[in-house]
Amino acid sequence: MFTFSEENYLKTIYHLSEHSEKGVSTNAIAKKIETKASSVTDMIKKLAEKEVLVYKKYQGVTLTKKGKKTAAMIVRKHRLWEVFLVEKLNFNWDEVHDVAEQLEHIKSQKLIDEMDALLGFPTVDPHGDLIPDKEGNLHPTKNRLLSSLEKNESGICTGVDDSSSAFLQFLDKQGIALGKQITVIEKEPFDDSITIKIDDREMAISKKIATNLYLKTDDHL
Amino acid sequence: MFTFSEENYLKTIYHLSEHSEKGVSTNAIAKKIETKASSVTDMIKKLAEKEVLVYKKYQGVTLTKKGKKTAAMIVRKHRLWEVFLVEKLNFNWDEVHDVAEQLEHIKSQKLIDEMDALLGFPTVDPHGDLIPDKEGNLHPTKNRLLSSLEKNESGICTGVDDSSSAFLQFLDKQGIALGKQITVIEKEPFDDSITIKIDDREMAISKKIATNLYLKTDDHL
DNA sequence: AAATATTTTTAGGGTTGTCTAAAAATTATT
DNA sequence: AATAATTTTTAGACAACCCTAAAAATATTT
Ligand SMILES: [Mn+2]
Ligand SMILES: [Mn+2]
Ligand SMILES: [Mn+2]
Ligand SMILES: [Mn+2]
Repeated sequence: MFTFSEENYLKTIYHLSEHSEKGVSTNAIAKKIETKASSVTDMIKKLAEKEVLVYKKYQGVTLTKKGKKTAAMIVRKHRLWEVFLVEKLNFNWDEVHDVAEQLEHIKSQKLIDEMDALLGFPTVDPHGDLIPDKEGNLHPTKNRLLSSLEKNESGICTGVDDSSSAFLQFLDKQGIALGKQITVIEKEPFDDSITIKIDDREMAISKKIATNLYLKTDDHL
Repeated sequence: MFTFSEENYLKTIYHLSEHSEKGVSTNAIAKKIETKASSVTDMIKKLAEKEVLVYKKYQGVTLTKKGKKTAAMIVRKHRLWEVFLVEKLNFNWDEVHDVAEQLEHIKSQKLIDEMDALLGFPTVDPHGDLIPDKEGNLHPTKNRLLSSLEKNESGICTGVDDSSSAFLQFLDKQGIALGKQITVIEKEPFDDSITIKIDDREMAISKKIATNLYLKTDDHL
């Protein structure tokens, strides 16, 4: 079990590790956490003791596997709470962060699992940041046109290019909505039409539609 | 702003004050909070300093108006979170307390207001305890049979006496469900039937139904 | 009213997490 | 390579909150 302060350090180091390969410097941590370098040194010694990071004097720190997972779970909680606040409690995306900073420290596995389910297992938060899965892994997604998917690939409908109401109404009539899973069953080179499966129904989609519909796909890196 | 620890002391003293008129003793607080009497003395000195309670050496403590309201808001949050966990996240009523102990310390007025609205402004928690209102006041309610209400009184449907599935199905068909507000429009002495308003519809209710349906009413003591 | 038992406070100390100031190590500049 | 600048660590201290042991006040018995 970690204290709020320990969790904040872990999360910060996790974020700082994302965009650089080397160890994270004491000063970088101090800046992000708005504390003094000497306080950081104290804390990273304690965290090294707890084996969530590796620390060599003057060389910065690197998270261990355990540390990475612990940090990812805090980020997961933070982002799930942000989704909750926006989706269920009418918060704007720009007013959720401070509350999520508090909520991310609540300890209850059931709470976070149920929240995940209530929200429909979201993969991105209101700022577009990826939500780590239960194992702490990120699943990078790209928004791709339906027309760019190969046979047997699938994805979740995320948006449209042409947002004319005629097009949106057409999608609605076909039962194609944001969040629905679509699998490519067949691609027809003759007219570039595509057969898809949605809600266990199969249907043919014209080239025009397929080049206007965005899906997010799990690329698993 | 109060620390978690200060909030826990305030909440404990608030609860201990409910069932006795005199000042709350150091030992009583220590017992509830599972700490030592000497620690309690330290803390109540600090809280007296902050003017949330009155402390006279060896005489126990009494909450000030400010202290009472602060404590009531913590209890309000605790109980609203308990309702949320049961109603929205499939918790059982006996597994919500520990998580609520954590969640009650989250600071965000909007969070608690929106939560209140999402839950339909509940007045009791899953254990049947009253939820203080936004001003920190309690509104004692009694469960009363619909047949006992006077003309123009209203209440929220809380349960049934006869729980046979025939009766429940009848209620369902009439659109009478737990949580719905019912107002008595007219009482007919001739056959003891009652005209009620529910969801802006008026309907006649027979004596048999009216003596099997419990409502909770605001008695405002 | 004394003596005894209980409650409460004080005195002194420990841990966590923070700070400032000074020393040590590393990095950049000349 | 020597010097200067920067980063990092150490040393010592402080506030919040908790503890144990002893002293003081209050309550209960005799
Ligand atoms: Mn955020
Ligand atoms: Mn975010
Ligand atoms: Mn509770
Ligand atoms: Mn409760």
